[in-house]
Amino acid sequence: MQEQIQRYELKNQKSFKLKDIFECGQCFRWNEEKDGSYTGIWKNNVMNITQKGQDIFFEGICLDGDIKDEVSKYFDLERNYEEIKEKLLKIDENMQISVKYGEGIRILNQDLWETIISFIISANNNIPRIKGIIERISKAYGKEIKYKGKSYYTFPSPEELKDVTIKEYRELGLGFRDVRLYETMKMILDKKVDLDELRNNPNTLEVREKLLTLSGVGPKVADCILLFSTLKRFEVFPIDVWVRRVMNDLYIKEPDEKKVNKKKIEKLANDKFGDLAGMAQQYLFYWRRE
DNA sequence: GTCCAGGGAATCA
DNA sequence: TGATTCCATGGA
Repeated sequence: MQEQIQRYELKNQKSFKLKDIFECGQCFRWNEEKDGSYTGIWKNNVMNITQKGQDIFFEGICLDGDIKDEVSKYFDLERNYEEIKEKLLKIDENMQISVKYGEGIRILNQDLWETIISFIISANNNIPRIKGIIERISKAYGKEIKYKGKSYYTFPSPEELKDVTIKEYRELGLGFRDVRLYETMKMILDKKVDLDELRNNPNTLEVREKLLTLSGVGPKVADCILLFSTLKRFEVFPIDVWVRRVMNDLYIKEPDEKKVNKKKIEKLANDKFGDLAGMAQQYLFYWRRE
């Protein structure tokens, strides 16, 4: 593949910090370089990004189109995060602390299929290992893109995973998630769950119900897919061990956090954060986990 | 050796 | 519905 490097500069960009965006737990394919820049891949784009204050410099291979358009879509540049943060800050002191901590967070527009598979892999797993598994799957079944002499690999499409066996997944270190990946790939290829239909359905509850029929997709994974993919539903509130912990510490204060009822957390989140629950969740998660 | 990780599915009351 | 248990794997 012939290298065709594109460049793009974004000046005076507010609510944008590479570290906050890439390390708040929403994505798994970005890595920090020694110089503090980040390199990663999405769709058929490989990118290295450097930030100096509010100026951001993008450089890489964009096989999906013009770098400005691709960056604008992926980094959700059309959305006013200042306005979102203003609303959250008014809620309470906890929001002021956590929003301040993660002030540079933006929720990426990640490919729906990749997000589904990535968060199925995330079940009962840790972030370094999730990243490793996704890299190995991409290297084994994705397409190679070379950038500055190094090889990067796209996330494989459903078609590219069509003939991969459960055994091969197991050999890549997926553990018990191997069957779930295989079954979900089949359901999507067979259109038992039609991703285009999900993309066009504005009813969040209906989309959530459909996602829940996929193997390996439970309530938490479904909410992550709704929030972190191009579906972009900010009213959902993914509850994992960290979110349960932080919600209990801040609001519920049950001595044994394992006894905290999920429905109680959901209701509390909806009452407090409303249609910005997903954003609130992400600031809280990032703040509590670091 | 033990515990834990951005949980889900199967089982049982 | 709600609670328990098992599920691979690797790092602390």
